[in-house]
Amino acid sequence: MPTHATSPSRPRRAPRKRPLVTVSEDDGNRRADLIRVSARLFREKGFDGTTVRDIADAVGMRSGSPFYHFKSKQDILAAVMEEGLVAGLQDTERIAASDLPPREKFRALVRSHLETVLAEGHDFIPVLLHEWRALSPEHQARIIDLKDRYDARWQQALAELKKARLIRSDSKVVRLLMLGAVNFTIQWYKPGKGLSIDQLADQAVEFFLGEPG
Amino acid sequence: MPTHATSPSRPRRAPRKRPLVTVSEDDGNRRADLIRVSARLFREKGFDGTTVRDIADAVGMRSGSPFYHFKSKQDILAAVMEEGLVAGLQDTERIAASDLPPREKFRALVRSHLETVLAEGHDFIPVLLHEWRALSPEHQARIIDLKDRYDARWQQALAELKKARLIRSDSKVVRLLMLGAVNFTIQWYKPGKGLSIDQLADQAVEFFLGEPG
DNA sequence: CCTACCGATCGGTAGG
DNA sequence: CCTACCGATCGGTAGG
Repeated sequence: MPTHATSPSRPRRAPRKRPLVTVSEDDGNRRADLIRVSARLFREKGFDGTTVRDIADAVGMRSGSPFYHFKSKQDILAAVMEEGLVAGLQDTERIAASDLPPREKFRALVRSHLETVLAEGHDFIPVLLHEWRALSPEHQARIIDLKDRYDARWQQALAELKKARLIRSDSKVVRLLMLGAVNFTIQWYKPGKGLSIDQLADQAVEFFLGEPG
Repeated sequence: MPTHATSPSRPRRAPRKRPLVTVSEDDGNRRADLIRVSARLFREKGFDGTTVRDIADAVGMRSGSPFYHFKSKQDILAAVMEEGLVAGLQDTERIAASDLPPREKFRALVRSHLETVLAEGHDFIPVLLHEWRALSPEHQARIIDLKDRYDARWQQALAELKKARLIRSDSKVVRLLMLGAVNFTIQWYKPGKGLSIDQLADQAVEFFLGEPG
């Protein structure tokens, strides 16, 4: 049963959709808009499962227009990942530079990373984790630099924990297991159900380091 | 500069490729072959990044023929995931039923799960972890049953560890963090480089439970 | 940034 | 399981 009466006229264009994002008319933030909505779509449907038309629709452009801002779909993916890493690295370095005691500093790191990965609208790093494989090798190289700096900060934090005798080993494997446990939360954590992000951070730290004192 | 001289004849078919898998001529294992090579391809290129033609090529069929064995690409994905879960569940239940002491039983569980996820040719569970999102809701429901039984076994193992005072808490969050750390190894573990799977299992158990004794 | 379009490719099918 | 094919869709582009 057709929902609309169809007339035999020539193919009619679908009515122009209203943009789903509100932006001041004449600013240059269209690129940032594209990155943000692409992150959300890539996270929800995957890189290959998202079409350039999906992205264009979501920001209220025509299907060819994203290519005015990016020269390929791959470039959008790289921009999404870079955005997430730059922001995450900034947070991480701020915490690393603070003078919190070791356990508190570590807790702050875990909480910050959990927020980077779980908070509403924070789709950049989840896309990095999920769609790394879809990124071309040339783009990967650029992103790996940033990832290495991120990892180095964590390794540094573990060294401080070891010095304070809060962990037995600051081996690379321990770091990978910890970050794995934290990163994998994106597979099961449901915002607003059960633990808050803060509570989850506390439980994770307790699991990693044992009870305080 | 063209590599081949092109003649103005009608489009010529590419020479028939030799199958990449060897199977006895007339057995009914074509379905199993499809599942195995699909698992590998889905893992390498993702579900959306793998075409039915990729799959057909890899088993030496024509592009339409996989649909003689499966009614859709989605059905192949579901079969891959189910295969992995059934095998993993079998291993897990065998270990759970053994009379190993708690710490040894847990170590066996971790090692078994790491092998399920890291060993050569074990692509089924990695596909489950990576492509869950790509599976249709109807298929998901069937797979969730198996997943729940898997999780229940782990929760049971944690309860035994708690009873033996080897962990402080057998909360659901602890299970999720542990399994997350183990599952995330598929993102960084390189077979033949660094630790063996057995060594990794030992290190993980030591990290989760602390030093023995 | 839109219009109009293209070549390539995709999942799937009918008929044998 | 192959042959032959289809309608739909995709990333991307030329020209404005």
